[in-house]
Amino acid sequence: MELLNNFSQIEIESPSDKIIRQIKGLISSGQLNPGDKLPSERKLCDKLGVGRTHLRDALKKLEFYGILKTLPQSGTVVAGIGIPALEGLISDMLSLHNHDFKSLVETRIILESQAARLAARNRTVDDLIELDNALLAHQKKVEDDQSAVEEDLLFHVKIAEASHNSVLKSLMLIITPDIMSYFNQHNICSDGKSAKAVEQHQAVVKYIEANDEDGAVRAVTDHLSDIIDYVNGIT
Amino acid sequence: MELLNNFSQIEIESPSDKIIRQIKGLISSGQLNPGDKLPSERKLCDKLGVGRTHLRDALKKLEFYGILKTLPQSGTVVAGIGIPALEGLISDMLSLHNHDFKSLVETRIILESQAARLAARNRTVDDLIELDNALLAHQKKVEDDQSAVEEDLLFHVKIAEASHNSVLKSLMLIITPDIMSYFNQHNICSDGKSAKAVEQHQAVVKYIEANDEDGAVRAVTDHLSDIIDYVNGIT
DNA sequence: TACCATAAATTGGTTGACCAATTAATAAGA
DNA sequence: TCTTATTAATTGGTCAACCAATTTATGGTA
Repeated sequence: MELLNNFSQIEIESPSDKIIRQIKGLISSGQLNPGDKLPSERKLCDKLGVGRTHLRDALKKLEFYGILKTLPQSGTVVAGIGIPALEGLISDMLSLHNHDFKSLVETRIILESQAARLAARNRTVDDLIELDNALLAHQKKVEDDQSAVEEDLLFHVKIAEASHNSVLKSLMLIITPDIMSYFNQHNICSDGKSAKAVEQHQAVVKYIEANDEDGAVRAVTDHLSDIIDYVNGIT
Repeated sequence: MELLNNFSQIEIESPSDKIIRQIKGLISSGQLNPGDKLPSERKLCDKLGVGRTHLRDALKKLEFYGILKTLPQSGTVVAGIGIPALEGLISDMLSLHNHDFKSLVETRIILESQAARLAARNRTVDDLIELDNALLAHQKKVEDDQSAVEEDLLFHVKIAEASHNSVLKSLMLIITPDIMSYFNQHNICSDGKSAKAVEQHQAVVKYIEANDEDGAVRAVTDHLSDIIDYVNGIT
């Protein structure tokens, strides 16, 4: 079955991504500048040789990333962030969700440990109750020998909520699916570690409750050290 | 002109966001479960009482966030991340790009300081050259008394690149437009600080060059301390 | 000439019909 | 009865026409 490893994921570039790449070209060649109003959608389709639906998809993506701003019944303008940064942002958004696992885990640890720090600083009594509930739910599943990845994940989300930093929570949620899909693809289920995980979770909560910022960071780092080791192993 | 301050931004929920909210309702009420195949797009539009275009927009967004997976000519399935996490993710993605400024800045500092740490650890000689170039470009603009926000930003991007962590760079780029739009809206241009900024940038590069991780973190934190103070002031 | 009301053209937004691929159902053959 | 072609229905993907709001052009009036 080792033959399967000789095949790699086929790169399929969606039509809208192709268009984004072309628009990037228009910017590089100076035909499009920050602050400019784009040509009308119809003229652009014509010029790029694609359907309006696809062009619209591309524009929507670019707007989501803050690169464009669409004014209803009026036109679409390029945000004033300057060409070099603009190009960087575009090439970057094309490769989002296609990150290497090491970067993903490294970043996850950064986000989670700092979330724990903020949680230790800002947590309310309500947050502690929520954390305890998540902890108990996780513990119960583990004791019943059921799959607890869901409850595990939810505990980490609760920490992010206790940090009272909405951006940090959002970013964590953004990278979570990527990490999980990698886990599923490579069957890194980390069985048998569940009981240990529960203990480590308890430690994290303890430090957050005591407002011990450095302790919380340390506890989270310890908890995730297994994954760190794994990542460093594959490099 | 103070009258203007009595008006707040009108909340406009896009059609696709409304649909996402409805789909969230379907999940909450148990009509949709992880692993399920969704009803066909046509039946869904009919049930939700919306056009297919809007429904498709919503599905595309949900797919971007890893909540759904669309199989061409076959169907759309709900990712197996479990209902509670799913709900959290959905409500969170609806409020993306609508974050409070304090969380944004707090997170930016976390990302940039840790990026600097990794840069100090992983930087190559090429990275140092790139950093120097960005530094000189910034310096030149400042000496000519021209607007240098673009070059300033670009310098920070170069640090992210020197960290050799693609995820960290992506996340930084994601929140950057939000921060900049807030800066523009509230006219926080921080004039006159440019010369100081150049010096601080030089310090950061020095620590990165010397592989001094803690020093790099400290230098970045110092550099951004002005914004920290501002944020703590408005709380 | 300057101004304003009106009409034509252009804009992004939306809709419904159409396409090819897939799946399910059906009918023919062993 | 089971297997296998063949057909019909359903799927997501795509396209072209249409809509209302906006902008621009036009022509008439002071």
